[in-house]
Amino acid sequence: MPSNAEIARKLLDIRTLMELDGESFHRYSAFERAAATLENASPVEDLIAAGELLTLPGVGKSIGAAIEQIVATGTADALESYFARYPRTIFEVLGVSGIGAKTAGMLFSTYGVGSLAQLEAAIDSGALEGAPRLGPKTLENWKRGILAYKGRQARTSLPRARAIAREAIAYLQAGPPSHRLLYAGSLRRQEVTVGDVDIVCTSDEALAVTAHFAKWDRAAAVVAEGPTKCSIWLESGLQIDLRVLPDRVYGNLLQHFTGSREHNIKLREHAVRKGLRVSENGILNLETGDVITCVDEESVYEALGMQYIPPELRQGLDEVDRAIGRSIPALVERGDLRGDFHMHCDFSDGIDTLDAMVAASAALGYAYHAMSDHSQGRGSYGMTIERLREQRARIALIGDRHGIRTLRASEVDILSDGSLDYPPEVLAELDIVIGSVHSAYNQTRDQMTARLIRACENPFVDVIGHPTGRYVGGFGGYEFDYDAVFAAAARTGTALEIDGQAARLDLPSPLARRAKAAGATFALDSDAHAIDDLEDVDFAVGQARRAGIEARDVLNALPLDDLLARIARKRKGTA
DNA sequence: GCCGTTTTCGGCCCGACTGTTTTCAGTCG
Repeated sequence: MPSNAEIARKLLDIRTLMELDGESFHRYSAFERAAATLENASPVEDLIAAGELLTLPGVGKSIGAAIEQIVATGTADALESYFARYPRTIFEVLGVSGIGAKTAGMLFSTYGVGSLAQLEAAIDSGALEGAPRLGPKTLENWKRGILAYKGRQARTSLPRARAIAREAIAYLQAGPPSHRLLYAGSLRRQEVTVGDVDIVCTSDEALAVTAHFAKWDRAAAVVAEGPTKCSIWLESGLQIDLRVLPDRVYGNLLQHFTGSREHNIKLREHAVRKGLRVSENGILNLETGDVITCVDEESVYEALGMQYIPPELRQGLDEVDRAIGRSIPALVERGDLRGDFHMHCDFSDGIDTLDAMVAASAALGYAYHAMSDHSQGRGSYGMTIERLREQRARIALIGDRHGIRTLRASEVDILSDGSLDYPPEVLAELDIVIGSVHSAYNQTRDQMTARLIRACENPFVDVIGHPTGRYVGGFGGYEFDYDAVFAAAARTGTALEIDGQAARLDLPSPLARRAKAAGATFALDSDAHAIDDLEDVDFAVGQARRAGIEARDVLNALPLDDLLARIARKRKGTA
């Protein structure tokens, strides 16, 4: 079963080939919009089963049929008919920065260039010299683009992108005077991975700022440099776009460059209906010619007659309509969290000591945290029952020395039949239990569904850890009936974890959104294996916000007494 | 191709930068 991302990829391929083939802008753009929608939507498989596919914005009869074809056969008629006329390697040519559909179409029809190798050969042989609109600078840029394409890396993880953005901002702060500096784009929206880094800046000396940025020694190449913007490539191939405008339009600028593209299109379509034109330069009243400039983002949304939309929700789904109807939820914030349930120390596979993890958790201002090392089935690093009891004694010794309550816990394996890796009498010694799947990923969908439901029904299981098992950019997760398990979690009062490890980010936000609709609750955890990882809970909060989750949906936003009472209720079967 | 609080037809977000041009098409975000 292809994932949403794989289906979206194919829709984008169709879109690209349509443009190459001379289709009209609005026809191929429809595929682009549908692809973007899929990225943040529930799994297509579930949507089809529920008859909800055509409720997705931008998915009508034609694209809906193409999606169903891709799900059933792995491809679509439209795609195959294009591949009969264009080589699949033409996407390599289109991947070169500076070459778009018009140029790639011309290169193929006029020069027979349909692959990266053919493009290189054509440039080197001089075959392209003298072609209309192809000067020496363009060919030089293409050569550079080919090198970049070959060395290009996959999308960048959130923590890495954030670190690079902070580094760039620090460099800019040391340069010509600026007022505001903030990263925007997919990083600010907390997308799971980041394609490029966008930084917005306000300054009265924009030209000096962009020039300063172009001279950064980490810039391997300057892709574009003008009076208000500058784009560079790092050695890794990561692109950083900087935009500089006056302070009075900071709100407009930040809104524009936070995107997403689809969100901005929906926002601007709404504005056009009200006679307004929205851009990074302000909001133009088309009738009077007046321009409204906004010093903050809140004013932008207010000027358009809608509620403020937090960056994480700007996905181009239904958020603009909800903001007009004033039904944007108050999203959970990091400050709402009173504890972290999921962390490891050197009693299992963590790096730091128990004492160090307790102190570091206390330093983050939590009222409580759970020390949840692995259960015995994790082989060499899992805790035997004796070791678990030793840890429990150690926790008692530490006591409340650091001003934080350490809950006795474990991340207990959910075995292949849905039972747990410790017997009930051992589980009863713990304050809180996370049940996680760490084995037998290749069970059938029905087996895995039954396994997870049985775990939810276990009175000792309070949280299902990293519920899908997916790895960002890698393993897609074991297969199970999401809706059935979410319903079981809601019915039994078992929280679903949103794991903040950058490699996991699990539940994925589209699924978390679906789980919330089913009435489930959530645990936002770091899954830290070292002191420094405790801050990864930020990413769990980000994913939760992308799913529209509020503080009242979150187990570790409860005061300690309420939390313990709730755990006790589930154990007594009165949840 | 999609969509609807003027519409089932006729629209569809907005602007910066580049290279090659004598005014703009193509690319990008």
